[in-house]
Amino acid sequence: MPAHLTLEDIGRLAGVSRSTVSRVVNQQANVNPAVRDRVEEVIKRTGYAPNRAARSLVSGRSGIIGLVIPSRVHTVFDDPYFPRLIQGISSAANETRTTLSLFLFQSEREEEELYPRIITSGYLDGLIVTATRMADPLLAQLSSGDLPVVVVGRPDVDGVSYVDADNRNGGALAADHLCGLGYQRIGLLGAPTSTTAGVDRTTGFVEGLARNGRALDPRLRVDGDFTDSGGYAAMEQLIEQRPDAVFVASDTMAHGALRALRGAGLSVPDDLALISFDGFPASETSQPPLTVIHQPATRAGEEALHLLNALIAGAEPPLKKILPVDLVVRDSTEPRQP
Amino acid sequence: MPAHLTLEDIGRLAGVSRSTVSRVVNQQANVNPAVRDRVEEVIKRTGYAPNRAARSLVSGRSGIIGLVIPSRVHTVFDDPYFPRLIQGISSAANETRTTLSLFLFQSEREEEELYPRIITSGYLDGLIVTATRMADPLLAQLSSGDLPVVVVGRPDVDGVSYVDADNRNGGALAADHLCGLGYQRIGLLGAPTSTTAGVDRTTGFVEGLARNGRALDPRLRVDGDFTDSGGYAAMEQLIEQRPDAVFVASDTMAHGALRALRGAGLSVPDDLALISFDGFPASETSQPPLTVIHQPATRAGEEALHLLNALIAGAEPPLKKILPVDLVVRDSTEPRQP
DNA sequence: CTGAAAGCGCTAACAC
DNA sequence: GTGTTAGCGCTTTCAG
Repeated sequence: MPAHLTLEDIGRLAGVSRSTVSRVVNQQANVNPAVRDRVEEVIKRTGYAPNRAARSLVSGRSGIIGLVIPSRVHTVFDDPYFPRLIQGISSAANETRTTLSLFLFQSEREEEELYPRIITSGYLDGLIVTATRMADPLLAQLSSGDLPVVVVGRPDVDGVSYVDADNRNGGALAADHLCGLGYQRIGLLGAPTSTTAGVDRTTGFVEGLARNGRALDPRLRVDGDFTDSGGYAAMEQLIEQRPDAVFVASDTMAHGALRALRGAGLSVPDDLALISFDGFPASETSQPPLTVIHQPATRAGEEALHLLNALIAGAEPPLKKILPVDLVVRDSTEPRQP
Repeated sequence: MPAHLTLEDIGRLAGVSRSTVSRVVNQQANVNPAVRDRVEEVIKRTGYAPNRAARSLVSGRSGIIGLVIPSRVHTVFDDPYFPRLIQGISSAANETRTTLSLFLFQSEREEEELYPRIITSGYLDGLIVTATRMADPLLAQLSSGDLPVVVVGRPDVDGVSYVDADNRNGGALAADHLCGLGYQRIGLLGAPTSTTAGVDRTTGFVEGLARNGRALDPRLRVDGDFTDSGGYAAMEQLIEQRPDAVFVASDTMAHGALRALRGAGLSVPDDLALISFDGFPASETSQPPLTVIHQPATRAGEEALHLLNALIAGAEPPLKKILPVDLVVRDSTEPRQP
């Protein structure tokens, strides 16, 4: 058995030319059924598979898309968000026979060195970029090229395609929930305002308070950095101000916050109510189970790939998709005794 | 600016032939320094990057390796192990200018359909396969081909290259620790024996008990399935037998076990001591912080890529690497009062 | 319906 | 040192 069968080989074995074999491999119409069967038999028997490099050279398409996760999300995998996102992208990729390449940058240096070659080497049909920050330099580099791109999370510039959860509405829903339950000293453990997600969740939360006739007391707001320990530290600060309810802008920070509360001997929701954002499985088994604004991270991944495929097929950017979030009430909030 | 610059274009711009350009791009020696400079200037100015498909067609190498995570680890990302492994592989790949493609199978169907084309389509230089089970059919399919492969975790067949943590020694260390502290009714919340990791950790643990003059009481052993809820369920069973210390074969299961203990009103380590396997960050912030056998998951990923690169470069399989584990004592175990 | 032929961008002899 | 040439395996006109 040769290292690599070619169209020519199959053709010889089936007594036809390479063109005909190519036609049956690519499921084209104009082939005599009898010939087709014969060729297919040979293909099956020999286990022939077309050489992707050759195909890609002539077609200009690789069937590969890239997923870029920048260095600043180094702790990337300590937040369940990214794994879920990847799972969504991967699942949609499998369905559309697309191969997913992962570019996980672990430092600024890697990012600066690798990113340019990724976008120019021309073996990617498109790119999904996550976790862009405000004024992201990566995005800037991209816009100059002609590589189809979709960003996960709202970018702060126009003209680029993206999919995002409805962070703003999520923040508002959290405010509604807390206000509706009768909490009075409502605080915010925010996500970093260097991210659009952070900005949007906070904006929505403030708007939600406003439509309930409330305002956010600046002393009751501390921002975290999306990490568990950041949530811990922020909550330690917050409790000095004695809030009776807090909206924590991510599950991971909420788990840190919970530890801080436990450490301070405060009980949830009796001493302090908590509502979180994300709603990943761990929020259900925490102590107590958390009331959350749930966002569909896996679905965001799927949608991102679908948008990208559309772009690759020729759709005009920007394509946009905002995914709904919803309130899931569990034990960390409860009607406030008057 | 054309969609895609070619060697020919650069040659024309620099007043040389495409071969010369190729030589400077590939850093070959026989080029007049002056010419080299001129060509390099043009390349920089135009932002030329070689077409990978063309390169790969002629060289037979793609510079892409695949990482396969089978369907049965569907919950893959609820265990911090895989993210860390991926991070290690990715980091080593970035260093060696290798591109990492991710194949996350979410169902048996996807696996059966995609796997054959992955290994035959010839656009991968090599493959890293994780989480193989006993008698893994994926492995069987692989051994027939000539694609370099390294498995993460000890496979149950000979002749295949792999990297693994020293699970057996880890189990033994756990036993030593518990025995040394004076615990009497020592139990095991094991990993599934359908995995070599499960088998090895259990074997090592039993051997460790033996060298301390102990045996594992079968009633004090319940196996979990590597999940949080599995750990919860298994611990619920175990506590009926009143062990005074338990070796839990993974962090994730340990967290489930901890919830079960809390639910039963038992305190750790007073009522029951716990030692876990993995030692990921969450084991440090749990209540109480867990004594663990730590395994270097990120490093396993790096080593896997290095072995694979060696194989691709022509090394003779099987290549093997066993990574050391070590005991980290925290609060979930303590000297037993006699 | 099928074959012959050209060419995708690159590398690697082989000449000069 | 540098240019010319012949493919790598495939798709795609273009004839027949």
